[in-house]
Amino acid sequence: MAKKTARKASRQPPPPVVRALAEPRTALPETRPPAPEARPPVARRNVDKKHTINDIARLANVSKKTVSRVINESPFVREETRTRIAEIIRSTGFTPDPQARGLAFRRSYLIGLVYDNPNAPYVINVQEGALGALRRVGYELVVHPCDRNSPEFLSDIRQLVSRQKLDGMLLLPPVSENNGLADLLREISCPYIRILSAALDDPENLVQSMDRQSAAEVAEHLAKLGHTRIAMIIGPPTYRSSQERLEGFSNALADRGLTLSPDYIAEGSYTFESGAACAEMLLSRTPRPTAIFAGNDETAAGVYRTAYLRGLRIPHDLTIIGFDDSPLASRLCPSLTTMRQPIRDMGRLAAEKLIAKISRTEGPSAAASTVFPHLVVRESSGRPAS
Amino acid sequence: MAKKTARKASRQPPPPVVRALAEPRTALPETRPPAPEARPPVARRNVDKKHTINDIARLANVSKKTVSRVINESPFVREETRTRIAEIIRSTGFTPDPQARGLAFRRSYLIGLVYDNPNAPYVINVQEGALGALRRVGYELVVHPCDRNSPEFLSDIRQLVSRQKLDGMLLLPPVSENNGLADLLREISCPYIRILSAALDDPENLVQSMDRQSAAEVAEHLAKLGHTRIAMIIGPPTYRSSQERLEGFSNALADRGLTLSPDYIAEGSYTFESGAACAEMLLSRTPRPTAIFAGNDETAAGVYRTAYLRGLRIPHDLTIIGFDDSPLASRLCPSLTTMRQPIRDMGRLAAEKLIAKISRTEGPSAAASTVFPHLVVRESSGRPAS
DNA sequence: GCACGGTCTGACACCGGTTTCCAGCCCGGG
DNA sequence: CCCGGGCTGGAAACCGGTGTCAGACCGTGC
Repeated sequence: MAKKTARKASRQPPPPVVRALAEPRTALPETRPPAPEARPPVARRNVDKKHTINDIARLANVSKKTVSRVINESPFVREETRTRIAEIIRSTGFTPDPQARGLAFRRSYLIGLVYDNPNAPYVINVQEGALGALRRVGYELVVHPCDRNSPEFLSDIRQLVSRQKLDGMLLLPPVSENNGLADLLREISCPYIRILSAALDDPENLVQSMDRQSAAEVAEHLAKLGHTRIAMIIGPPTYRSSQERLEGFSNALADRGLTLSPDYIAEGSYTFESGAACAEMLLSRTPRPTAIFAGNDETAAGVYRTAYLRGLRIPHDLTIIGFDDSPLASRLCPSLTTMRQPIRDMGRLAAEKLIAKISRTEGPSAAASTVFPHLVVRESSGRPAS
Repeated sequence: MAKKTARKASRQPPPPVVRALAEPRTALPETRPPAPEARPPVARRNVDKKHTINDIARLANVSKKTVSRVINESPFVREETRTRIAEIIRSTGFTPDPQARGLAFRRSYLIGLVYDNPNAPYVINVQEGALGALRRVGYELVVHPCDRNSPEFLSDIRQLVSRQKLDGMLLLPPVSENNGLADLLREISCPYIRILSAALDDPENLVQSMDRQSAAEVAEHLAKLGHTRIAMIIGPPTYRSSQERLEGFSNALADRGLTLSPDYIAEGSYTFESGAACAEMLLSRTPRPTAIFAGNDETAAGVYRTAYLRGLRIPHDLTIIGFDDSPLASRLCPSLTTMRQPIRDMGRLAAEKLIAKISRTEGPSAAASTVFPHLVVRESSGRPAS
């Protein structure tokens, strides 16, 4: 009996860890069979009798393969049989086990969402948009915040994909601009969709936001209000969106006979702090700009801060325009005029596109999907005072 | 040959959908074997030869069971064998397939994160905190935004858990207060941890924030500044956190000889709009309060808005205190004094606790874990003017 | 009545791990 | 020297689905 109990020890609840493998097991081999202690019955999880495909097959008096055919909508099942089995499946509430299914299909029904965007509302919205589309077709989303500057970044991703056998990946900006990542995913043939701010050399894997046109819309708004001394704070110059927004803005101003002087361009980093610092610089110029187009809402909030410290009134002394229409925009006082990005839609689009890529192994290389931001005019923009 | 090709059709890429089962297949059975069209080779995914436990076993000249024993740290393997196999595993970079493993163990190595909190930074932070702890032990996080008022809410959750065989669930406030949900999870024996704002009757499944003490800290701060006409905007009265914060605040004021008059208590809903509306009401009282403790930062932003519209200066005319220390707090002008919640830590704690629950099937019913917010003093609080 | 071709169906092996059960080895004791 | 028990390691079955392929079924044409 003692023997029997000892045996049981090898059947302890599955240790979740696999890492520590290499380290040479520090201690005392003599404590090996340590605990013939009567281990509690080791509650098997979910003992509650879920139906399996075998149950269904038995109930329907067919082989499990036929049930499988019905589940997978194979055309080689007689209509009558199909209906009967489908009815049984429905009435028993049977759902095939994704793990077993995945094991056989070499699929996981999991999609990875990779992001390094500090803007929480942005991430959440993409996440929820994507989830809406994914759930509908039986996929789940696993999130993966990352640091694209970490030396283990790429190997982390590689490991995540291969360990979990992810069926696809959604990449959010700014990490979506990383071509090394895209190359890696292509190499391990993991379908992916990048959410990006502009055309790249990878159109079929893209959901893009038309930043150039959006920035032009801002320019038009400012021009109409009568501003002439217009400044802009761009994001990190390596970001595609920064370039696009800058070019679109600058060109659109030029079209209206206005110029965006280099003195009036500041290089931020899409953060609150950088917005404040850049505004500090821009507002020291003489003559002072009467309007600042901030790279995003965070940056705009930084401009608010500097304006506040300097006692400038918005929009009387200074017009400010943001980009994103994050919740922050309406929280600021005065509320912020900003470009609204249909972020949730971008998530949904990206998910749908990814699913399409996964399903038809060979599709007609689709073009990039695009979404168009639009201007939400609030209180922070007005006619220039002087 | 034509026959052969037709057969192939049954081998089309696995249709991800399982829903439409019941609906009686609308159309034309005669189009049944529709496409003997030469389907492209149907690229099997990940053809790139991952190692399996069999490879390892062959390399080590042992049976796969022995490899399995090493992986699962069974004591019944000779030290020398164990080391040798571990070395081979390490050098090949082998990782056991979670799906196969899960299938055998009846586990998924997936944890669900259920939330209905509109506060994006909150969710993201919990998410990342939890993920840090989960990844380390081989779990992944699947996110599940939900609507606790939807009639399908509970059945959705039930289905999610049973379909994906989730190993555990993390519940965020406010949905974490839903006892029906907790009951359901207990019923289907799915381990869960609730992140909540105060003690409930379910201590072993709790990570709680000490809201009562926190609110007291706010009271002390205001008292020290010399405020006497102090108002409070609470959250939805059904939320535990609202009650806790109210009681803690009110009692602490009383301890200092101050009273929280019913006239100075407004019932909000933790939203920006409700904050503005409640402030409107509170600021109409005579005498006007000199300080408002808002239920959270969103609400505080609403108060800012009303103060802005009324031309009140902060903190000269009105002191405002928030709760959460969300990014918003430092973006507002003037910046908001608020209680900082260690949200990321709460996520981490919750995950660790959940893992503990999952691992030792029978643990000593642990007490709730608690975290303590602390006051971050910024610009929005000061001595009363009058 | 029979060969024939196409439509369905089921037996069987497999996906990559795990547990069960058992046999072989080694050792000390009688 | 034989026996028995404790440690190791392997063969086979299993988890819950899938692909493969042979064969049953059925209506035709001769």
